[in-house]
Amino acid sequence: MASPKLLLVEDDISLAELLEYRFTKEGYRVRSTPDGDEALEMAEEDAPDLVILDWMIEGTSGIEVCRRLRRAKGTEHVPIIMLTAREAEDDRIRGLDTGADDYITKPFSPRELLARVSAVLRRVRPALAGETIQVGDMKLDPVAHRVEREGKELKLGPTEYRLLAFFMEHPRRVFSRAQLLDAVWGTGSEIEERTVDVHIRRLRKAIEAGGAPDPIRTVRSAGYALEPV
Amino acid sequence: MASPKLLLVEDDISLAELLEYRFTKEGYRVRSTPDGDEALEMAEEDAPDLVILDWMIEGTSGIEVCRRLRRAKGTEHVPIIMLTAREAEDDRIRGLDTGADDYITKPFSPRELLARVSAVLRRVRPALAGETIQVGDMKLDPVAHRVEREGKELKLGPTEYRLLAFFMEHPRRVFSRAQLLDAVWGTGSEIEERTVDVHIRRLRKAIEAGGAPDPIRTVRSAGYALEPV
DNA sequence: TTCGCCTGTCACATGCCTGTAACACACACA
DNA sequence: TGTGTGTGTTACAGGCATGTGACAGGCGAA
Repeated sequence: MASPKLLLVEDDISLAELLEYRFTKEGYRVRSTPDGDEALEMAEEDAPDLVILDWMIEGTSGIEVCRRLRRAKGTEHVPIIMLTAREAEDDRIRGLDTGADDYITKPFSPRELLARVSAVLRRVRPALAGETIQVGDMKLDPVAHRVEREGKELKLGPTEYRLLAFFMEHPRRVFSRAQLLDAVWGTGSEIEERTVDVHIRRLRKAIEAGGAPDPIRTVRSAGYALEPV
Repeated sequence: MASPKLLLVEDDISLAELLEYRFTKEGYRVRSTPDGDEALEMAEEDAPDLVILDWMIEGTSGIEVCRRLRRAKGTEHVPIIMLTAREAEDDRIRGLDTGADDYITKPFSPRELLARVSAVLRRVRPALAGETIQVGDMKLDPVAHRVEREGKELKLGPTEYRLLAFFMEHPRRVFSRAQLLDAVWGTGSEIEERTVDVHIRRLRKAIEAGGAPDPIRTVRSAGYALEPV
């Protein structure tokens, strides 16, 4: 979790290799392909946390890949950063319209792109960017994969951790069971909604272990929310 | 509640797809059809929060669809945004005359349309746009699913919440029991109108809990309205 | 392999919410 | 003041949403 999965779509091989090396060194897991269709397949089989997409690639164009990612189940909300060849204003606007979250015009330095990636991830998935999140008396360290409450580490199972991390990324906000299934179990999972209740129950039990109050609010006929305590 | 339901009526398939994923990405729930009659059916079975309607579609024309939506029960007040092909002044005027809330002339960028949709929704259904609503001394936060009065949280049941949210979206306006049933219970619900009275009573009780005055006005033989206090 | 942890589902308990009916009360009109 | 219509209020039975404990299967570690 603490090493975001990137998908790099770039047909300039030497640039791709450079970026791959650089990002890997920074702790990202990178998968790379020069081909649009292959990128879509890769994204489908294992949804990345962020896509870096060259506007001008052979075969299926960047903008088309962008569109299909947005339409495909499981990748609708994956942030996309576009690489555009020129400063053509058209391209910029069309790129963002198509659903890209940010763009960067060539030539750029790897460091610049690193900054963009980090910025976008921080905005969309703070925990993924390696930032610790604090909500009330709970502190989540995504790098160490730990959650503390009142200085004591919480003992959480994998699902409980993902569920709590998601809540902590969006405190106070009410999520329906369906939304939680999408976010925590992955889009398209065919799990009973009641299962969410059970995991909420387990999460509550784990969080309250030290006798602290229950920060999870049940909103009848709507869902659950995490309240800072 | 925080994801408005759109109905898109557009027979240019590629444009429809573009808009569909763009809006989906922004968190809207989109249903789409190229056919006017089908659009009417879809609107009837599950009333959308906003309709995006192409002026020139095959079969039943856009203007006719617009008229029928306005006449049909359950969709009288659903905002409509018209897509017009040319800048022909005629079209614009007739479109607005017919009951459209806004129009946009092709070609337009998805971003432009997004802005219009967001603007219209904010005007007509603020809570759906995720905005907190303030009416008098009451504040409603649709994301957190909470209502405060004088800083204290109100304890509301699900129906009371929906009822109050609806009132707060249209302060001062008088609604008949039938209108409230449509808006809060959903189109086609077969509930006794007197039931509304009971829920009004419950809502009043919950709102007045702190001893504050009753903001709900009874309009004899007409309905109820929420007055800012 | 065995063991232990994690997971998804079920069944049951519980408490809240809901729609309706019935009665009391207020208002308009004669 | 009487009458009828419309609204306020209460009580209640049933339904529905959620809480909770148990269980069997899966999976990985040892």
